[in-house]
Amino acid sequence: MFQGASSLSLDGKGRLSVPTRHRDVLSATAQGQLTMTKHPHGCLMIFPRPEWEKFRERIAALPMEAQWWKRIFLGNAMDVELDATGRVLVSPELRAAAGIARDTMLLGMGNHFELWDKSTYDAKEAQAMQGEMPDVFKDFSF
Amino acid sequence: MFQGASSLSLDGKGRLSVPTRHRDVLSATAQGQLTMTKHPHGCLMIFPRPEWEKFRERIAALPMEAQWWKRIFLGNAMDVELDATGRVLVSPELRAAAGIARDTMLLGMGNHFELWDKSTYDAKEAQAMQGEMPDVFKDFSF
DNA sequence: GCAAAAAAGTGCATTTAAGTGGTAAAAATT
DNA sequence: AATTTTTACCACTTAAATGCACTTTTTTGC
Repeated sequence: MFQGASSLSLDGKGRLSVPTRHRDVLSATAQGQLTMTKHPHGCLMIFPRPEWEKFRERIAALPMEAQWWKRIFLGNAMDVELDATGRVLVSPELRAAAGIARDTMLLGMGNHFELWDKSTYDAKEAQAMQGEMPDVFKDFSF
Repeated sequence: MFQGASSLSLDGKGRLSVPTRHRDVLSATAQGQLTMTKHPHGCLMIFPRPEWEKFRERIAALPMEAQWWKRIFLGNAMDVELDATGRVLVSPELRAAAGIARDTMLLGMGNHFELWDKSTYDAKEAQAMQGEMPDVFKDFSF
């Protein structure tokens, strides 16, 4: 179960150093093998390989009218592997897609991660916070 | 049941020393394990682990259109543990999110805490006091 | 189609920043 | 005044960012 935000910066070659607190579980469950792809909200999704496989199955099973979603998710997926020092390369295409230059935010989202350009994330989050909270939170005593 | 405000200051490395009156109940109910996350109002929420689990369940169950709330609450959640002297590290990301530098206000809010940057809290509280009381209070007699 | 050049990718070493544990001083409480 | 609690500080460890050298792949021009 991944959770938590990490402010990380890519190196000159576009590599992301995965936070150590996530490395153990990634090597245990996926032998350090990940798959990254594009997310329509403007970020990248990063899966441990087994989780990606499950996700891919579901996407592949979608009907014809979801063809564009298949292109987005499957057509942009890249397999990557943690190197000896725990880094993964984010391809130029994916970096461009998410507007990532150097400063990023990595969010643990349960069974996968989201990788955001830092300023993009801040802007979109601020915007989202303006909106109404879903009812489920209303009856949770804050 | 947590209540009461504590004016606390983080140390140079961003650690919060939890007031002793809360430590007993935290070690009893959560073995000193806490989870902190972002709150849209501009503070941090701090849960004893079991309370966080309950909260997380509800968030995880939300539909696709609440994705941003998952990002805010889940994507920013950090597990922490009281150290031998009752301190917890507040991650740089969360400190930045709540504008916390050194002086903070910790509020007991029943089943969780809120951690505020002191000046932010003072400002927002003052502002709230200026405004009208919410309708729910109108037929409330002290 | 081949060679040269450029770009992208990889691995390693170094520097810098962050996290951890402990202790001493200061403040508040009893 | 003694004790407890909080804050500040220091030494040490670990993690992340940076820089550099080298390899591989892709692109380009001839």
